[in-house]
Amino acid sequence: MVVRAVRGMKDILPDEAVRWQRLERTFRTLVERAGYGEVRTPHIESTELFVREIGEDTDVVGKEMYSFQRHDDALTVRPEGTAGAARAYVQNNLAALEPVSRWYYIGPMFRAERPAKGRYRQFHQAGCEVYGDEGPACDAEMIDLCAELVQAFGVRDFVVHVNSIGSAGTRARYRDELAKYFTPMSAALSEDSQRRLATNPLRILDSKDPRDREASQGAPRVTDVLSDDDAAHLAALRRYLDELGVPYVLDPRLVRGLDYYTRTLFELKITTGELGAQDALLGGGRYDEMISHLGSKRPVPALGFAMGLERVLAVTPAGEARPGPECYLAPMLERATGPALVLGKALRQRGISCELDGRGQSLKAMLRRASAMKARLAVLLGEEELERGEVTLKDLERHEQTRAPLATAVEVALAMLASSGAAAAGSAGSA
RNA sequence: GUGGUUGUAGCUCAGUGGUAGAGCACUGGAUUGUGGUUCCAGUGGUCGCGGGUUCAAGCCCCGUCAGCCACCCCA
Repeated sequence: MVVRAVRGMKDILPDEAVRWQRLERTFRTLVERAGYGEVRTPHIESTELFVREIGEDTDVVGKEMYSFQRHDDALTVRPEGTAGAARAYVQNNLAALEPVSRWYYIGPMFRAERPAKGRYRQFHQAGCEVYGDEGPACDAEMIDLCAELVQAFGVRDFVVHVNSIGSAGTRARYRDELAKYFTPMSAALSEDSQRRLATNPLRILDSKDPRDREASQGAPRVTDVLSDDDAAHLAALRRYLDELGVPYVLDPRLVRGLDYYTRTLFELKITTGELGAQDALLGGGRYDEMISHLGSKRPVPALGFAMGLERVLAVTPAGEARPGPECYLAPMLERATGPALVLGKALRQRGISCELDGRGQSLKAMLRRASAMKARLAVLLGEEELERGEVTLKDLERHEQTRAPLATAVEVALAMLASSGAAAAGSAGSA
């Protein structure tokens, strides 16, 4: 093998693609029912967009972006979907067109991290964004939607984590307080956290290092420093979640690594350990300042989440295999291939899926293949059939076959499919 | 980016420095034109790649690439 897929990126072949299609279809259905419309934004944006919105000191921007220079433009292949969607929202002046916009997207994202279980350099996210509604009901509804989504995919063992880091002023104040708290004990922290002390003290809180856990014990809690408004927002959100019956845990250590978040943060984690250290299936929160930050004349609150599709697929039952063709056309000699082609075309025009075996192999080999593909009907065209202007139609499930004139073969095939197909009609809802 | 671990047939894997293997899959036959089972046979290998040690390397050593796992971070 000379050329391989680049590290951390992989092919999704047809047998696996059916699972992706089912997942995406379910996502679209549920999310559209909740009022979201699809947005498709460019996969490449100016580097500045991500640097400004995600934050210069975050790992995503600092070391994980695929960035390149094209003539005078500094460009980046998107590492996440929120910044680009927000940019599109502002650029297209949606705030002037409608008070509230609900958007969703599905597509690939790119981060140059070291690959691991549930983590790839090209990965796929499906996410939603709401612009223009700052009320906590909106947050509660979105979190509920997230739980509904993963349940629809067949995920059972998960827990929703919720936190608030307050609006911009609160967040900065909390950050300073944490720095003040941790600085005197900096020697007792892990090496990573000593670095975090300077770049992002919030992150020390969700460190896995026992030294940091110990040191965090007496640290000030976000919930204690929230402004009255922020606290009321969180309290209302919690009340709504209770009314909706969404189980969740209030997790004061939930921080998240993107700088744009304000107030509500949430994450949905799998609890089975199937994903190793990458236990977050989906994460999101509020980013009430981004729209102004992007130059919008009027401030617009915003809220969003993104779900990792590879991760969801990794913890989701496989579902049904890719369906085989309804008809499998098996010409037994070269002279039969032309009529078989024509018959195949006629069948497809009547809506019957069919596949032609042009390999020139034995009938046995062709039937074996038809059977392996779970075709419903095999259409046999050999010497005898050709002489009489007929075909043999074989029902592979019932082990019955009949002869029919070529001219009526399509009708006979339709009738046979209709009579034998009832059992195979049900399709599973799970991805 | 750091550490660990694994790379042998399409897949899953055995292989103790001395002839490259099994099961599954695929193809053919037993069955001059019928799927499954069974039986028989066959195709398929730069042993990830590159160096080194040795009379001799899939096996030992070094490097490199890739997968996986953990850390960092995140979906």
